[in-house]
Amino acid sequence: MDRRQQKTRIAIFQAFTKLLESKRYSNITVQEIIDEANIGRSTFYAHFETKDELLRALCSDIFQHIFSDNPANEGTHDFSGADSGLKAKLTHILHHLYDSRREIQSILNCESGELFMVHFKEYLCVLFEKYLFEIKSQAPKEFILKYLSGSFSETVKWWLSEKTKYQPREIAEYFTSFISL
Amino acid sequence: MDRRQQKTRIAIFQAFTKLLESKRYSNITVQEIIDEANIGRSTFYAHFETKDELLRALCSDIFQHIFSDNPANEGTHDFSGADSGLKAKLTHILHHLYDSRREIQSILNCESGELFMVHFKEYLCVLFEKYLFEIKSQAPKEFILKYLSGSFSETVKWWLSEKTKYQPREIAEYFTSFISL
DNA sequence: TACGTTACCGAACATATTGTTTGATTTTAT
DNA sequence: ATAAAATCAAACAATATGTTCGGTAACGTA
Repeated sequence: MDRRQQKTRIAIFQAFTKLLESKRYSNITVQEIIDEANIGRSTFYAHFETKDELLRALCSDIFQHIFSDNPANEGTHDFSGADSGLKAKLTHILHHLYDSRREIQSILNCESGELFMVHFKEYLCVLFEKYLFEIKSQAPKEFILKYLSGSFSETVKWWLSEKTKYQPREIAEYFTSFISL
Repeated sequence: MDRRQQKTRIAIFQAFTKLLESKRYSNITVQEIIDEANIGRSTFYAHFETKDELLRALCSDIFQHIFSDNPANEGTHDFSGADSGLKAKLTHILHHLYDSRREIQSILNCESGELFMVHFKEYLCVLFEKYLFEIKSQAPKEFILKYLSGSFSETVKWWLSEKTKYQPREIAEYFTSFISL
């Protein structure tokens, strides 16, 4: 990838996240992003077709980081100990979320949060499917996945909004205690 | 309330829901709503400041119906039997949702669904708070409320998207079996 | 029925934002 | 050094928004 493209892309992301800290997503115009990023109008549209696509790209970047289970990086936050596979994995993810909380909080603050949540739940469904065997329930598989992704994403959103008064480990504890593993 | 206002308001709602059946929320313009409702431009803005406010009003109408626990109407769908208070209440709500599924499905189909869900979860939090004593958990109250509203709203959304292959009673069963009442 | 009030109409308007195009200019990769 | 490609600035059409206005029709009330 061309250096210029990288620089532009990063400039746009930074401008966008900076604006998100002080304005609602829907009130941010493409023009403002352009001005803040200090790039030409046509350059923006060469990178992203719409503001929505920009948001989607930003979310994707975040999630690829959070859900990446690169074994080399696993050690950083892994306090799995004697926990079940799911519980350890969730703790790991919560730590990643904690690290990116500033950025995520500003996204979650307004309508953009909904798109974030949609993506989040999608990734969670994929994740939970791998650990379905740990779940004891008569309900249809899809029901269980929606149930888990819905409850986890929603509690995480609350957790981050609370200035993270709780530790990642605590949240994982509360969550898994609900589903009798 | 003036008869004309009622008629206009209903006309707008009908036009809006009709449009939602064939178009995404964000692609619907105020002009289209005006044309479909067959009213003047200024009339629309006399009723709603924005398209978003219209959506909010529509959702409010729906929820006031679904969550109304007018004792006189309780009988219609109440198969409570020996169930816990919460389970009976949820079953009741699921029946109401089932009755309005057409309208709700078209709202849930696109971005408008997110606003619907936000409202839905708010109502659910208020509801669950009344039944907290039935929940056994060490987690903070707010955690529990977010957990329950998140999982219930998300499973309901899935349920309605599945052309409601399951009965309200079944969904309530699956849901309450998760939280050991 | 007559009255004053209110809602509606519809057309025009200013405004803002979007997304595209152009051709010149700079930077990059090799 | 050179060809490719990314950026820039400026202008552009197209679209949607929200407001204003005087005139008309419907309403509630006495």
